[in-house]
Amino acid sequence: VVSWTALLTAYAQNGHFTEAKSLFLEMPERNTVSCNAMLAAYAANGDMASSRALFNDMHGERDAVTWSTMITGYARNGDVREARKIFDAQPKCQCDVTAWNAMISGYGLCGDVDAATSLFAEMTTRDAVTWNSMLAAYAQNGHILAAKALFDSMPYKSLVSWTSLLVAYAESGHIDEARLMFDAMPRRDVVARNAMLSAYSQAGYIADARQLFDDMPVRSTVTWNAMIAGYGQNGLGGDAILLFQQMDVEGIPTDDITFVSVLDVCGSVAELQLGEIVHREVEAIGIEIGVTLGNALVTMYGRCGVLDLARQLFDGMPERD
RNA sequence: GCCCAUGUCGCUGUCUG
Repeated sequence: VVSWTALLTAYAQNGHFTEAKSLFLEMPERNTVSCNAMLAAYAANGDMASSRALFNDMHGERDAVTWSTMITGYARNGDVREARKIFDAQPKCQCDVTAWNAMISGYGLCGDVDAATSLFAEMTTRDAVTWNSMLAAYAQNGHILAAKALFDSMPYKSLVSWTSLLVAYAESGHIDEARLMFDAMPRRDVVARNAMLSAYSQAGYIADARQLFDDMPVRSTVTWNAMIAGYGQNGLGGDAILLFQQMDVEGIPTDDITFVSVLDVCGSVAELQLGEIVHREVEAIGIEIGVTLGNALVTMYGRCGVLDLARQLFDGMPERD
C-alpha cells in the first residue's frame, strides 16, 4: 500500500490526475493514507464532488489528515463556507493545529481577514505555521500595518515570515521597506532572493534585479522566470528573449510559467517568429497545453495579428476559462 | 520500539487592464 500511495501522490502532484485515479481504483488494498492522498488529488483537479463522496465513504477511517485535507480542498476551490462546515464537523477532541492553520489560510485566501483574525484569537495552541498563516492573511490582503505589527510580536520568525512581509511591502509599492527587510533577514534562501528580485523589477529597478540574479549562489526555475518576466514588464523584450535562450543552453528546466512569460513578451513586441518557435518547442517537449498555456498562445497570436491561428487554437482547447 | 506513503504558511506568469 505504501508504494502504491507514493506513486499515486507522484502522479497527482505532476498533474497526471487520470493515472492517479486509475491507480487508486486498481490498488489491491486501500487505507486511510491512500484515501487521503486521493482526496487531495481530487481537490487538486477541482473535483470536490468526488472528494466529498470519498470522504463520506471513509466514515470510521478518518484521521486528522483527512479533515485538514478536506478543509484545504474546499478553500482552494473557492468554497470557504463548506471548508468551515468541515472544520466545525470535526470531532471536538481532535485539536489538530494543522486543521486550524488550514482554516486560517482558507479565510486569508478568500479575503476574509476578520474571520481569520477571530479564529487566530480563539486558538490556544499556536505553532510557527499558525503565525505565518495569520501574517500571510494580513499581508496578502493589503493589511500591511497589521502584518507588520503581527510580525513584530511573533515569538519566532522564520524565513517564511520575513519573505511574506517583504513581498507585502513590494506589492504595495514600498520597495525601500522591502529592501530593508531583505537586508535585515538573518539568512536568505532562494525563495527570499527570488522575492527580492521580483520586488526590484516591479519597482523598475531592473539593474538591481539583474545584479541580484547574477549574484545568486543558487537559482531555481522561478528565478529565471522572474527575471524573464521582469525584463518583459520593463520593456526589455530582447533581454527577456536572450535569457530564455540561455535557459535552454544551460539546460535549466522550464515550466508553464516560463513559456507564458516568454509568449507574453513575444506578443507585446509582436515577435511572431519567436512566438512560433516557442510554440513548436512547447509541442516538442510534450507539455500538455492546458488553459494557462493555451491562453498565452491565443493572446500571443492575437497580438501578432494572426487571428486565424489564434481562433484555431481557441477552438482546439480542451478546456477554456 | 523505530524507519518508508497522505494534510496547513513565503517567491515567478497569461486575459479582464
